[in-house]
Amino acid sequence: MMTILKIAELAGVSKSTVSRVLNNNGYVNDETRRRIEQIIKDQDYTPSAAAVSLKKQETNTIGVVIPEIDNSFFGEVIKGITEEADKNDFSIICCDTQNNGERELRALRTLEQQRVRGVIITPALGYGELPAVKKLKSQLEKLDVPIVVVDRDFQYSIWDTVYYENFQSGYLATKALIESGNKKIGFLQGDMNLKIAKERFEGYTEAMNEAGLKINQEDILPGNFSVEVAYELCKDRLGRGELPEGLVTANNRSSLGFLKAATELGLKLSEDICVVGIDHIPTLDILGIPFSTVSRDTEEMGRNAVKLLRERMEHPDNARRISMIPCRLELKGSEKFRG
Amino acid sequence: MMTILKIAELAGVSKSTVSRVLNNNGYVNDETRRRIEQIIKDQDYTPSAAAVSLKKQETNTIGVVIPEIDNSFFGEVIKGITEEADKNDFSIICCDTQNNGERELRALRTLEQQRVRGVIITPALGYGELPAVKKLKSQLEKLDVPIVVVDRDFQYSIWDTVYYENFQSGYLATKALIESGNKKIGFLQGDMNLKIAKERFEGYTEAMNEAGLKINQEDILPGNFSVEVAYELCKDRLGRGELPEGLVTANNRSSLGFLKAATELGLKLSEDICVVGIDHIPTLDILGIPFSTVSRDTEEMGRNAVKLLRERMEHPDNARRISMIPCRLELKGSEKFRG
DNA sequence: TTGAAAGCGGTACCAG
DNA sequence: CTGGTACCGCTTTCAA
Repeated sequence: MMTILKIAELAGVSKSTVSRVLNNNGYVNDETRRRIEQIIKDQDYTPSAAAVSLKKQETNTIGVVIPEIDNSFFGEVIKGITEEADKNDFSIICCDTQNNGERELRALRTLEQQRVRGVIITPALGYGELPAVKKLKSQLEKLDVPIVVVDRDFQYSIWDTVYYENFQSGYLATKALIESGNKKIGFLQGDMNLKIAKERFEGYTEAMNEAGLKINQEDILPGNFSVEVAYELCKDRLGRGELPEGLVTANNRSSLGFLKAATELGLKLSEDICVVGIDHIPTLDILGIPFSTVSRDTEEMGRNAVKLLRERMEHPDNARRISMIPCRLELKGSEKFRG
Repeated sequence: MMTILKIAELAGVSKSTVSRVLNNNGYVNDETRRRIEQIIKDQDYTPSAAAVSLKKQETNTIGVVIPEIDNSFFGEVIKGITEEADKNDFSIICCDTQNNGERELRALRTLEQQRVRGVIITPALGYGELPAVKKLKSQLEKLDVPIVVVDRDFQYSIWDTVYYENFQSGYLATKALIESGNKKIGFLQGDMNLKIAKERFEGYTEAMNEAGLKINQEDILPGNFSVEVAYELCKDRLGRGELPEGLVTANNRSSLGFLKAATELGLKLSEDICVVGIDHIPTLDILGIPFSTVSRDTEEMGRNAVKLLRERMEHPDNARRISMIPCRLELKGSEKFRG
C-alpha cells in the first residue's frame, strides 16, 4: 500500500511537502508540485481516510439510520442523500434497522465508533413508550454531532428536522374527497404513537368538521402504517355493513393494504368506493392505475437532510431548523365516483 | 471525547491494560478487569475506528456499490447485505451510481480512501464498450481487496459472484407460456450488452426451439431493462399488427413498462395477451394483480454476497466461487388465456 | 500481570 | 519554499 512517505521518497522530498500538495495549502515550488502530482497520479495514491481522520480529529463520514431500506419511499430518500453527500465529499455509512429499536441503538453505537461527522435518522417505530424515546434521545445526544431527523419527528426532539406537511396532507386528501361529493368518509390511520400519524388524522378531522360532516367511528380504522394490518382492517370493515363512500389512507403501505383488500373483495375504485392516499406509489403511476394521492418530493427530503447537516456543522449555535416539505394533491380520479 | 488514555487514568492503569480488556486478550487481573469494564461502561466509551484501523492496518468496513438504490430490487439486496454484515460487525459504506460509469469510478476511489476491507458491486450498465470494462476492472484490481460481483456479471470478471440462473429463468418463463398453449411468443429484451440479458434471451430461444416454435423477429423487442424503453417498444409493437399471444419480459422494469403500455392500449392479461415476467414485483403481489413471474430470493443474494466476501477474506487463494441463486416459477394466471 | 514505547499514515507548526 | 518533528488514539512487542 502506498503511503505519503513512499511518495515523498519517490519525489525526493519530505512528506510535509507532499502533504502540502495534497491539500493544496502552503507554498510549494511549481516545478516540485508538478513532479509530485505526477508521481501521485502514476502511483494512483490516495491518502488513508483513517490517518487523516485521526490527525484532524474529524471524519468526512455521515451516518444514515433508516427503518426500512426495502421500502421505496426510503430508497428515494437515500438516493437524495447520497446525491447531495457526493457533492460535498461525504461518505455514507448506511444502517437499516427494520424498525427494530435495539438494532437502532446498535447502529448508533457503530456510528459512534466511526466518529461520524453527523447523523441522519428516521427513528424506528415504537417510540410511543417514554423510556425508549429517552434512550434514543440520550444516545443521539451522546454522539455530540449534528443530527437531522427525517420524516418522523419524535417527542422531545431537539434537532434539525426534515418534516412533512402532515396535517395539510390529511386535510387536502379529505377535502378532495369532500369536494368530489363524498360525505361518509373514513380514515385508515397510521401508528398513532407517532406525531406524523396524529397530524394526518387531525387534518382529516379538521376537513370533516369544516364541511360539517359527521365522522363515523366505525370508519376510523386503527392501522399502524403496515401493509398487513391495513389489509386486515380493510378486509374486515369493507366486507360488511354500510361502506364509507370515501377513504383516506395514512401512507403508502396503508394504501397497498387497502388496495389488496379492495381487490379481494371485488370493490372497484370510483364505483364502490373512493380513495385518496397519502404518499404516492411509483408502481401504480407506472401501471396507470388511477390512484389519487397527496404527494411529496422524496428525494428532496434526502437532499435537504444533508443540507441541514452541513449548515449545522458550520453554525452549531443557530436556532433549530425545520425544512418543511410541501404536499401537493395529485388527483387521478379515484377521489370521485364515475359518471 | 473519551480516549483509551483517559479511561486508563481513571482506572489508574496504563492504556495497555485497558486495551487488553477491550480486546479480551492477554492477561488481566480479574479485579482490575472488572474495574476497567465498569469505567468503560460508566463513561460509555467506545474506541475510535480510525485509530484502530490505522494501527491494525485493517478496517471493518465494506463498500457497497449499487446502480439504482431506489429500485426495490436493490433495496432488497441491500437489506440482505446489511443484515448479514451486522452479524459480522461490518459497517457498510453505501454508494449509489445511478448506472453512471463515472460515478462508479468515483465511488471506488472513495472506497479506496476508506481502505474498505472488501467491496460488493453491481456494475453500472453500459459496460458493453471494452475500454469502460477494462477501466472498471483495473480499478477493482487496484483496490486489492476481496470483491464480490452481484447480479450483473461482466466480461473478464475474475471475482466471486452472486449470480442468477438467467438462462433458466428465460427458459422457464417461455416454457410456462408454451405449456399453456401459446405458440406465437415474443421476448422483451434487456440491455444485450449484458451477459444476464443475453442468457435470459438464450433461455427463451432454447425453449422455443425445443418446442419447435418459430420466433418472429418483430416480436423480439430490443429493450434495455428500463421502464421507459420497454413502454415505448410495447406501445409501438402492441399497438399494431398481429399481436404475439405471449410475451416474456426481461426484468422487473421491463414488466412495468409492458404493463403500462398494455393498460394504455386497453389490452387485458389472459384475454388479449399472456405474459410471464422475469423477477417478481412486490407491489403487484400485494395488489393481487395476477402476474406470473420467475422469481428469486433477492435478500438472499445480499446475504450471500457478504458470506462470499468473508470466505474470501479467510481463504484468499481459494478458487473463484459463484453463488448461483435459483429461479422458481410463480404462476398467477397471466401465462394462459382464460376459459 | 502490568507498563513503556514504538509506530500505523497523515497534518501542521516552527525553524531555517 | 522546504524539512523536521510532535502528535492524533490505538495495538503490540518486550521487559520487568
